[in-house]
Amino acid sequence: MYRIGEFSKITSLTIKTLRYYDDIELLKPAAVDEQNSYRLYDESSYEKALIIKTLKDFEFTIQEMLESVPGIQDGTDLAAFLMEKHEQLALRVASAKSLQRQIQVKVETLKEVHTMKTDYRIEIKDLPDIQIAYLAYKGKYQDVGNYVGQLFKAVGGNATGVIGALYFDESYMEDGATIEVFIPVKKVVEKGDVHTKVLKGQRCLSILHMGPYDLLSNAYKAAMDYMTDHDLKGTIPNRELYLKGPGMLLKGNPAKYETEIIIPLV
Amino acid sequence: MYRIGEFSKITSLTIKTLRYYDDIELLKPAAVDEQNSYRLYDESSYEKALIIKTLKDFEFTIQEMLESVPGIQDGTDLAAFLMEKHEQLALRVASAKSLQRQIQVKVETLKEVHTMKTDYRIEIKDLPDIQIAYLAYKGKYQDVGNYVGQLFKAVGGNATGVIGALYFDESYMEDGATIEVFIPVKKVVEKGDVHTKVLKGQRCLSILHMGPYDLLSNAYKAAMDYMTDHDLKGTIPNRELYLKGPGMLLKGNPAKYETEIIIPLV
DNA sequence: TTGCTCCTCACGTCACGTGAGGTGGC
DNA sequence: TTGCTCCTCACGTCACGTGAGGTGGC
Repeated sequence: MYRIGEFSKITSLTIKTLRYYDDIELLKPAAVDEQNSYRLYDESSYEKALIIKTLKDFEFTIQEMLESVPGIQDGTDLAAFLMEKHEQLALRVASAKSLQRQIQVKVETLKEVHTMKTDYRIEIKDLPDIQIAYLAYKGKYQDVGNYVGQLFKAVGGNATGVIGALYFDESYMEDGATIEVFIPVKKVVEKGDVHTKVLKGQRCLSILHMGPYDLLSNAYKAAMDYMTDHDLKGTIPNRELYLKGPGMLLKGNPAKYETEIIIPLV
Repeated sequence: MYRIGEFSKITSLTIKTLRYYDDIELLKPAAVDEQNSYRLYDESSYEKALIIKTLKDFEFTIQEMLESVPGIQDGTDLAAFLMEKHEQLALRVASAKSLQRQIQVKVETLKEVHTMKTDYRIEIKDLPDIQIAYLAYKGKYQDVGNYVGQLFKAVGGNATGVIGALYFDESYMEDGATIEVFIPVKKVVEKGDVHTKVLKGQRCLSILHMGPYDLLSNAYKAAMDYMTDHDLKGTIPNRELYLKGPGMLLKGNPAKYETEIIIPLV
């Protein structure tokens, strides 16, 4: 039997870490001295600790270890979990590279930003009822693109306008926003998560944004300033219509994107 | 002036985030209503918030923002900080890929593990005094390799043995361990952080480990078991001698590495 | 007895999110 | 007045590290 200090040295896990793993029941000592509460570890603790140390070195989270460790009986089990982490790491690589690419794009647009007009055309329109096929989800604003393909597939040749999205939240949310991606259709479409309904016509404020999506907030600000100046009050859900946007395969030039924002007025 | 809810919408920062940024003085509102303590933001808050939102999207930490935001006056300033993050992301990519490679190596050795003997030769030796050139650092055990080149350069042709390391901590530490990388020398070397001293001879336990470094803990366990069985007590600093290890350019086959662990006895 | 090794709290970290409970102005 | 928008605590998160204060056995 090893006391915690000895066990720490042979497993390369700190004493604090071992006590923590005891707490969360990831690695219990084989016994606890009744006199002085010393933790006592044995050979089987050692085998388990080596596995845990390996997983920890490869940045498994505690939750992942709690889930995987009990199922690891031999080297092939361990290897299987390691290969899963290997795949996760591929995602990590991809997302870091994606951020790098976005930075490059942003840096390019920063160079051109002097030529960018933040001059918006704002109109008040009475919109008619329109029939739309829509797909609801909860998530991030930027995820709209992920649902577009699904929606297109469901409506087939029935589309009569461009893709848009409805935003239902009173306030801005990082995540978990309630969103419906939609497209106007000439007849009812019901397929999987895609349903059809009528968007009621209403008096609305409309503003046209030309340029990349990360500058959309400028348009929202212009709309809000306009409403304050003209004593108007907006409500939800507001719409975005993607008049010109990225294609299915290629992104094109974000500087040429056109987006119409429509805010219903009370 | 915008109230926090409006400002949240036009900046795409949640209300909670804005309150937090106020707290930590990253983004103070332009004014606070004396009656009801409402935060009020203005145009200049908006400019600053857009910058902060951009940095946040690219995963700048709060500390990085606190440091960079006050210095960002125009697009070129922002672009410069973004390019710095771009480089950081390259490191992130590299470290994820490195982990992937290590996993592959580990999975390979797991396949061969059945043929691996954990049969150790243990000896008690009376070691003589030796003169060593050494380089002290505080950090991780695995960082030894980073200092080897520096040490080699300093000693030139005066080396009379293999590289080793001295470990001074009573207990295992993840980080901040006190370590000296050393090599025996025939004459005094004093160059930069490299100094010379005499390692006092002493009665020691010696154990030879053959195989990759991540299995070294097996050897430590064998040593500790042996000491327990023979009523011996080890002390610090213990030594590792890298009899056969990776080269400067290529790692070679870790299965063939040979490491001697030397633990002084009290 | 002193020193050693261990013990159990309690708090801090990072960047907010999630409530709870409450207040001013239309 | 009710509902709206805002306010300030206080707690939780992740995986431990950093003390503080204290105990049994050589």
